[in-house]
Amino acid sequence: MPKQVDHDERRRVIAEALWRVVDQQGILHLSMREVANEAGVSLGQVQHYFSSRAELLGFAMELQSEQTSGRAERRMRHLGARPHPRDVLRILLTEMLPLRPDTRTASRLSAAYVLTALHDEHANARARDGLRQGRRQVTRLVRQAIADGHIAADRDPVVEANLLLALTGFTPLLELDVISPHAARTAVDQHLDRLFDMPPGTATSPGGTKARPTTKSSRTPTGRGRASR
Amino acid sequence: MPKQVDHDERRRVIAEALWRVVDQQGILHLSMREVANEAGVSLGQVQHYFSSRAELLGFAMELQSEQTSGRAERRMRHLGARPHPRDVLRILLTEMLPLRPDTRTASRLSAAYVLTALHDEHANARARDGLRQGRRQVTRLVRQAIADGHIAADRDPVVEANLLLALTGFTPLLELDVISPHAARTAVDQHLDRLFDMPPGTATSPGGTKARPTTKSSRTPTGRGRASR
DNA sequence: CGCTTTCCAAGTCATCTGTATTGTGTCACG
DNA sequence: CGTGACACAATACAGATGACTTGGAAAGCG
Repeated sequence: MPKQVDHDERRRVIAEALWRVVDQQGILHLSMREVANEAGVSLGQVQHYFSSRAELLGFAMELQSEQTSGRAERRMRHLGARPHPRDVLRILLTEMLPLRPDTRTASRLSAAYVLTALHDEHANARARDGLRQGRRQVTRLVRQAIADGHIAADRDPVVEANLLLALTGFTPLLELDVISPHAARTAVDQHLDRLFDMPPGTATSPGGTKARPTTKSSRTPTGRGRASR
Repeated sequence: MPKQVDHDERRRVIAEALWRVVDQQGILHLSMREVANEAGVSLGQVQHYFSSRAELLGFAMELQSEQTSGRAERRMRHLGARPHPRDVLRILLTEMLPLRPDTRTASRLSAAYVLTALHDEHANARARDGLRQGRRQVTRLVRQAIADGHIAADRDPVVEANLLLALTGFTPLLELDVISPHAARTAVDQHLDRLFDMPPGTATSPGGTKARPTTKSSRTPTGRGRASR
C-alpha cells in the first residue's frame, strides 16, 4: 500500500473546511469545489473521501455535534463533582447559542442542516434524532432537579424542558444583531433564575443541596445584573 | 397600450407561487424557473415583473410579512375593544409559530430569508429592521401591561420581551416533529401564565382591568390543561 | 387602417453544480 | 525489482441556473 494517510484526519480537515464555508458564505454557496478550495485540496481528493455532497454534509454535521458536546462537557468539569443543575443548563443553553465565534459556526451549520432536513428524508431523521436526544437530556435534568428539590414540585418537567429548548429562539435575534449577546445571556439567566426560584417553605430535598437564594439575578458565574439592550 | 394588466396582482400571484416552492421544495431548490412553473407562467413573464432573483425574494418576503400582520390583526379584532395584553401576545406568538399550514409556510419563508440575510447585506438590513420593529412592538406591549398592573412591576420589560420573542425557538422543534403543536401551545400558555401571574396584594392598576386569576393554566380560549408529549 | 407601447415567450450564454472517468504517482510487500 | 493496491489529480460531462437578448403578439390611440 502507498502513501499511508490518516483517513479520519483527512475527513476531519475537509469537514472543518465545510464549516468555514457555511459560516462565511452560507449554505447556499456551499459546493464541493468551494470546500476543496477552502481546505486547500483538490476536488478529486474531497470526492475520494466523500462519495457525495450529502455524505459530506452529514459527516460535517455529526462532527460539529460531537465538538459541541465536547465543549459543553469540558465546561461542566469546571463545575465540580456534583454541579447544580442550574449551572448545567446554563452551559447547555449558552453552548447552543451563537454567542462566540465557534458556537456561531456551530449554530449556523445546525440551522443550515435543519433547513435541508425539511426536505431531505435522511437528514430529517438525523436532525430529529439529535434534537430528541437533547430534549430527553434536558427533560431528565429538570425531572431530577425537581426530585432534588431545586425546582418547585408543581412544575411540569416536560413543559419546562420545552421552554428551555425554546430559548434557542435567540439565535436569529443574535445573528441579525437585534439583541446583544449580553442581553441574551441576561434573559437566559433570568429564565433560569425563575425556574429555580423556590417559593419559601417548600423544601423537600432528598438530595444534598438545600434551598437557594430566591431573588432574581441571585447567582451567575460572572455575577451580572439585569441590563437591557 | 396593450393588454392592460394589473401589475401588482401579477406580482402577488408570482410571489405566492414562490411561497409554495419554498414551502414544498425548500429554498435550496428555489429558482426562477421553478417559481414560474409553479405559478403556471413562463420564465420570461417572471423576469418581466422581477428584474432579479433577489428582488423577487424580497418582494415575496415583504408580502408574506404583511399577510402575517393582517392575520394577527384580524384575530385581534375578535378580542373586543380593549383586549387583555396576554391575549394579544398569545396571538402574536402563535401566528409566528408553524402551527398551521399557512403559518408554516410563513415560518419557512422567514427562516429561509434569515438564512440568506446572513450573507446578503441588503436582505440583512431588511430582516433586521423587521425583527427590530417586532421587538419594539412586544416591548411596548409589555411595558404597557406593567403600567396597567397586569404584569408585576419588578419585571424588566426588555428582558421579558426578549424572552417572549425567544419562544419562536419552538419552530425547529415543531418542524422536525420533536414536539407537537399542542405541546408548543401549552408551553406558550404556561409562559404567559407566569408572566401575567401577579403576586397577590400587588394591585396598582390605573387601567380598566383589574387582577386576573393567578394559578397556572387559568384561562386559555380553549381551556386546556397541562398536557405533555 | 397604422403606430406605438406594453407584455411576454423563446432562445442564448456563461457559469456552476454533483458525479463519473481516466490517468498517474507512490509506497509496501513479495 | 516488480507489481499491485491505494491516494489522489485532472478532466470531462450532463444538467441546471440567473441574466440577457430578440422578436413578435396584443391592444389602445390617431
